[in-house]
Amino acid sequence: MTENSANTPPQTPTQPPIRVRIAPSPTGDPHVGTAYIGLINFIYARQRGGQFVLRIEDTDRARFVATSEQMIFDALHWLGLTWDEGPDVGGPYGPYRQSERTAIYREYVEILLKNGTAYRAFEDAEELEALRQRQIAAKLPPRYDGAHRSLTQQQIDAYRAEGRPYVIRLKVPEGSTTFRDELRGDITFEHSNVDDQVLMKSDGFPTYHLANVVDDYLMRITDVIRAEEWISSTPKHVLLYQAFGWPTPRFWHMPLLRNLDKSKISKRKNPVSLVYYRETGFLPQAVINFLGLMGGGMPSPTPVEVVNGAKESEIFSLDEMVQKFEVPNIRLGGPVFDLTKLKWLNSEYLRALTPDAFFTALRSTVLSDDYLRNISTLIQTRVETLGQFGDLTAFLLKDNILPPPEVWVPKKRTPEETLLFAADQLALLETTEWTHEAMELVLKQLGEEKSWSVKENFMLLRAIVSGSTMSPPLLESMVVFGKARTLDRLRRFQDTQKKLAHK
RNA sequence: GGCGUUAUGGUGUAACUGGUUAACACGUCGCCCUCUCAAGGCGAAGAGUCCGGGUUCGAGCCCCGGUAACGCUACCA
Repeated sequence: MTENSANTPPQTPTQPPIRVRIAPSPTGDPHVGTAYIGLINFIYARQRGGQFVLRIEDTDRARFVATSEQMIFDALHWLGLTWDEGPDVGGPYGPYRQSERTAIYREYVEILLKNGTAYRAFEDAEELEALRQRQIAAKLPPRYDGAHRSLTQQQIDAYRAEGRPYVIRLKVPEGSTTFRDELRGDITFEHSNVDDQVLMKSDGFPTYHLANVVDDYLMRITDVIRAEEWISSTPKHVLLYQAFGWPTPRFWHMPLLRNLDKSKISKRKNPVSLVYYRETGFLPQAVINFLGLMGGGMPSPTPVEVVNGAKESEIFSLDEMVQKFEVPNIRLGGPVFDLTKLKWLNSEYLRALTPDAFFTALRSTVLSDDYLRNISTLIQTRVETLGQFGDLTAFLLKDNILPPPEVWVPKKRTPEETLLFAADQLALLETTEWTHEAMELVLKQLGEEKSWSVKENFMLLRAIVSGSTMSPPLLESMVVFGKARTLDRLRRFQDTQKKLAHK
């Protein structure tokens, strides 16, 4: 370890200043879950005069999306959340982007290697997969078998001389780990159920677990407020703090936002992109208000308020949340992210706007100059009079499109195979760069693979996106309409057809 | 399968330290208002608090045992 002024423990006998953080991964569109956890952290920090840190966890090179980081900043700002330290605003504990901290992780993992709490493992992905398959076949829990836990120095040197890639794993000792969850109390895990977690991947990047613990320590985070899905990996984190000889922060695990069927919120069943909410015309005040309703936390209205204006008790601003929200009062049951209620809230905010503000809201979102300009270029050569604008562009202005089967099922296809193909299109477009050229290429490839003619292929997509077999150029329209809204439309189509099929 | 977490109307929440008939909001339905649709007003249905035991004069709140749902179980976060 080199000299590092940030090396003092985050918790000294005199209460250190509260510091919290969110650590989103730039792997796609900014997620409502990120906003939810961000909101809770923001409130917690603001209430206690603490600092709120934004850290970008971009250690997964495979899933990295270059445009994602800026979208995260924009979406959180849109909601009114601000942070004291982060990649964009700097701060005393930077860098705040994990990809810029790899030297730090290497340095720290070296400490673990030296003190015997971590070790090199030379198996490659195939070997591990084979091991996993054997364990599953034998009905054993799939787990790393610790084969390389105690390689001799000679073996290690030999492997390294060959240039064989390796990962660094945490050496989980015998026993058990108990940690306190501030919302639930003590939680204990037997170490027999804790895997020798990979800390450093063979590409030299840390895994979440290592980077997270090292950064939280170096950034002097006092309270880790994150989603419930992290509970099972918390013992690994605690073990890491111990391996380094560092005190642990407080842990608060927030309930997971859910779909209507109670599963963890997902794009299949709900719009989860904050971009979607912005583009389809939700007001940020409504979205943040709705998020504040999730999991309780706001005080219940007094009887007087109930009599005089019960509604008021569910409508509150970010500032009011900072004043009244109590993080420790959070309910633990996973709240359903119910669009119906969000829409009601949004309508309340919309109605409360002055006519002028309402018009401005409209003109800055679904009828913005930029949007209208982009649309207009699509139809200029296709209209006889300007009055036909609406006829040709309605599908780009509407919230919902529901094409009938005679429109979306090609003549020589069955509804079943068409639906299947549409699902393939959707899956493909989800991971495709949102440009005309990129989409055209992958769609045509898909068509060839599945023996769908270009005409059938694009006509189907056109039907789903525009609700008609006639439209301005499809891919250009999709680009203008935007990835978030287009994909949501495709997903809603799948969803609707599935529901119809089950009836 | 293993481990962990959670559980109040369809949904979000409420119910002081156990204390009357489990409250509020969204949604749904009906009525009123109204050129329509919303909004607004009035009203209704909808849970006996996951299930089974126990403690207690009294349990949604405490204890024990189940069940279900969800999460984790990657060189993803």
